[in-house]
Amino acid sequence: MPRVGLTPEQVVDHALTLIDEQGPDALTLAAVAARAGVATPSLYKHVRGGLTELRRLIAVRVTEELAARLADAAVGRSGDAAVAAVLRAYHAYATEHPHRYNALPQAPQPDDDLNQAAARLVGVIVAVLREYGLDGSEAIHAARTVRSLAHGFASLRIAGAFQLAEDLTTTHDRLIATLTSGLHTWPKP
Amino acid sequence: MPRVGLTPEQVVDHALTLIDEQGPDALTLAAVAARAGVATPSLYKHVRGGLTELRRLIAVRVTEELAARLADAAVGRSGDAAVAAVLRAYHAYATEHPHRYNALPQAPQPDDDLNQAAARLVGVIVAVLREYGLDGSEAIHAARTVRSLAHGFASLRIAGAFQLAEDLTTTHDRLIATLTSGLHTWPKP
DNA sequence: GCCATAAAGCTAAGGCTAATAGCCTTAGCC
DNA sequence: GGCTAAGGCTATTAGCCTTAGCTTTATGGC
Repeated sequence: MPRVGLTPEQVVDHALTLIDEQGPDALTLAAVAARAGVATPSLYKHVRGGLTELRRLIAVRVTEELAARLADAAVGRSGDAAVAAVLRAYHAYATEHPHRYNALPQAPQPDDDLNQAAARLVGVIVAVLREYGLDGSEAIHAARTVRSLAHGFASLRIAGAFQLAEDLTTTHDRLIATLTSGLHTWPKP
Repeated sequence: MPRVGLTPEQVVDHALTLIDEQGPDALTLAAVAARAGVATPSLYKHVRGGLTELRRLIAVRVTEELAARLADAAVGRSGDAAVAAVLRAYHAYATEHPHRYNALPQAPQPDDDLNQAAARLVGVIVAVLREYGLDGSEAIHAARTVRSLAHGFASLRIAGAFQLAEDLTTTHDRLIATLTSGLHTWPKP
């Protein structure tokens, strides 16, 4: 039995390509093991908690990827342009990797790792909101609003919930305009 | 073997209470069958497509329930108050039945039944938007925006994505204000 | 250079699931 | 009274996760 030299990161890599190709429901330890060239139980040597732990690791990885994309999009921009760029980057990621994005809610309850990755993502949004004069608690409320809009649109779009003929790019443009407009008139308490 | 007299609707009923109590992952034909007092394969007599079909029926039912709640909330109100009421009703439903709401994305690709239920839901939103001078394609874009915001917030909240201490009711208030403000300044093309 | 030990692989087995096939009984209609 | 169809059942297959326990490999200390 030649040693494959597997790492948890590589297991997640295999899992992600599997998800990209066949969707989150195709994520089975058997399939991941086959891809890694290893028997199914051997995976437990690297991913102790089995399938649940693997899903957790996937969620962390995807959240990190997404946060990085948002950060890239925000750099060098400000104000409405920055918000627009972040939202477009969010949507671009979800569109490029729909299955991967859909795998996100399959994670177990959030833990420290996931919260940390999510914090990075929120950090990007909060930074962009600073130019609207939003900070402290109000920035958190605003960031939650931004996240809700971004996630909701991506999620519904991937699920095929937008069935009518209207152009989705136009919807996204309007949605961004609505958001920036709302941010400008943010109800300062 | 006394005949139980099961109907597809009753099967969905059992499935929904099961989901409410133990979450969408606990939805197995075995568990539903036990609850219905019947052997697992017997369910196929009522729900031909097995688990996939059952999930489809659940999605339709939940979407119908949600649409009805939104319609109830909208009646007798207009303008910003109507939008606010619809969003609050949406969130209230998701909060009351988090597992049920979470079961929604488990549905297979949308079909006619589900589209029809979704159309009712969208119809309520479009009706409310009419008072903002929005109709035709622009109303569709706006309705998609409203849906994205409502779904995104509910979905992230249920998933436990909002970890910080800030009050979620305040977030929801701000979110609604942002939306109505954005709808007033909707970019007429 | 050798040996002990821990890591990383394996097989086997248990228990769960969906789904299909085929049989039996009941209910209702002609 | 008898036929048909619907609604039950058991048995079976195939696939999955997970644990237990064994074997091999690689590595670090002497």
